[in-house]
Amino acid sequence: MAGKVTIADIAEMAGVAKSTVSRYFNGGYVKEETREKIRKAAESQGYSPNTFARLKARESGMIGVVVPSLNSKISSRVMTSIDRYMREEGYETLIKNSDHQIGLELANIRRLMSLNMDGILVSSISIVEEHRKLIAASPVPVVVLAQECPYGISVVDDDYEAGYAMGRYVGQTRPKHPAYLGVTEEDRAVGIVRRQGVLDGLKSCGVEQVRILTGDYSYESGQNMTGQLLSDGPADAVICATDRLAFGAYRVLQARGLSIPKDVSVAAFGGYDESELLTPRLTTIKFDSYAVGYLGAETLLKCIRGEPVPKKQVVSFQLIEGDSVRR
Amino acid sequence: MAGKVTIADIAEMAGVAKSTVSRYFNGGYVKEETREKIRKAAESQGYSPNTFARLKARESGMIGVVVPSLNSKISSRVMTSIDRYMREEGYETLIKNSDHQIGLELANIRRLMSLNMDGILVSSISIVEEHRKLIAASPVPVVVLAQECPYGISVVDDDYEAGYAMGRYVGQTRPKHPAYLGVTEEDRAVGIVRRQGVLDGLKSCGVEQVRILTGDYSYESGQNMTGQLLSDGPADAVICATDRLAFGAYRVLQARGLSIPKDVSVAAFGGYDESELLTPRLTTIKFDSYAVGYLGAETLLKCIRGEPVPKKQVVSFQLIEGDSVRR
DNA sequence: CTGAAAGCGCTTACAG
DNA sequence: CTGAAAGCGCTTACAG
Repeated sequence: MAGKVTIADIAEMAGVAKSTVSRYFNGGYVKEETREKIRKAAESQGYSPNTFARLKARESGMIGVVVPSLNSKISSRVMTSIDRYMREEGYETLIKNSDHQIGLELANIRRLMSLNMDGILVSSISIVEEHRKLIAASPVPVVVLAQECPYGISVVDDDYEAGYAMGRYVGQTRPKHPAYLGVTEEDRAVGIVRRQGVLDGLKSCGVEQVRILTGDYSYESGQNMTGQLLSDGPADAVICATDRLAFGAYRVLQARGLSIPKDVSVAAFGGYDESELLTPRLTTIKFDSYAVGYLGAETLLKCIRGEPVPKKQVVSFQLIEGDSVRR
Repeated sequence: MAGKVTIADIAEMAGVAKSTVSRYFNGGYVKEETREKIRKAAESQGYSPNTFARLKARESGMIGVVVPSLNSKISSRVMTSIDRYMREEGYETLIKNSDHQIGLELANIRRLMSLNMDGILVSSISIVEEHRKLIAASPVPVVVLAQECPYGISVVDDDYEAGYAMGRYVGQTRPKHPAYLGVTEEDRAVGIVRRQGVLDGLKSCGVEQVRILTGDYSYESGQNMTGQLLSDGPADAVICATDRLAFGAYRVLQARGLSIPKDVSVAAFGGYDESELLTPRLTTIKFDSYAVGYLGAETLLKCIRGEPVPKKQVVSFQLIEGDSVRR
């Protein structure tokens, strides 16, 4: 820890004007000699310009990213992909976590705006009216990920079709006692759209009676819902809204001596690497989260440059066939 | 997107002075009536103060966090734990990723300093001379996580003892052809200290000939090293520097029809939730990464408040016995 | 309880 | 190639 050093201190030490020091740090014309004096002064003081004071600076070169969680596989992929893309394009990325709380998501967007980002990417928990105000009032472009946003630009997974595909896949095995382990409707994409896809897919195979449980996104929640399910009655097929929930289901089913898939089929959504290591390998829908991040980043940069972009982009998915669904 | 609205605009709209608006946003005295006028004006413009311009503001209420990766289990845990702790204490958290590049780590620290954070937490890839300069020149406290830092305050895992414990555990099974799948020495904690613990632990059981391979932290790297290992000669025990590497090893061993642990024992470090779902369950050291984050956060806050803190704190670990090591 | 004024650390035309 | 001066959007004593 050291006291704050300002541009004035460096200018004085180097015997030049503040404006010259400013130019030095911003790539303006400075004679080699002068440049060297400034470099020395700055180095000796460990000086680096206070970004906060660059009020007039046109662009910060920084992009803000808001994510719903710091420890989900999907968020990890989205963040990583955005971060890399931005770095290649010469932008820095700053991340803020909403911890699955819509209030924090909104606060994070506001904060990032006030931090003078050049653009903001929001992997959203749930789109609410307040988003419209924020986006409308934003001095910089905002691109929404994961949830459809009627007020703005969004990049989303194809939750309905993915759900439908999985619904059909499992439906074709004619389960007698199918169940769906889902999440709250607040998350429209997963809680409503994906679930509806699954139900419609099952229905298309004549499977209409489906028990539906709801929890959060955790491993524990997967275990709890599965325990609940089994104590409520028989089950021979469990479709989980995410792989993590399926991990919890595996744990409980296997602990009870039930065989997957002989006694109970299990399927999920996520396509985590770990899923293929399970025994039996998990049948899962792999969303292309890297593409979501990549496309979101690319789209945001286009907005910043004033280029035209689509209002909504839908990213595809892939059904990965494991051995966890009875055939 | 909208044009930038400033405090002057709001002041004019509300018919008050800028200073009054400033007070409104900073919890100073403002009459209820005036307060209401300002609220309306601000709301109608979607105004929020530009944090960047608060040059004099004593504290930003923000903590910067630098992590080596956005998609490792350990980083996820550390970030989550810091983020939650800070929120409870009334601080916001801003995250930057170094993507395993030491140059980026340093740049991130600098950036966070220039962004006027109240303190910085660095989960470090590798401590270099440049860190000393940065920490010495920093106007705010810096706490280092994951790597020991001779120049500053750090919170670390007990890599040596954990390595030793695992070395002994595997050593007691008297492997004939043990191997260690590790990472580069640049990462001192994992690449050197942990490995040395393992080797010493094995040695204490009389196991001295150990093949050592080195790669990066990815699943693919785990697969590659295992492939390499098998083509170089026989192996009957593989200790992996991380669980993810072990996942790669599982994949290759099982694909070749080798039985774990009958043909080859596998052990690792990480204690990921998924590890207990593998067949056989992975024997692994669980580091308390949540504690690392928590303690780091607590320590940083103490530094900010000027309270005394230990120079170095070591967090404990736990050996989780699975079924992947031959007994 | 509120306003006028100076100041925060930096940037940006504008001269020279 | 460099300096003096005004200005960025906000905060902070200081009056009143």
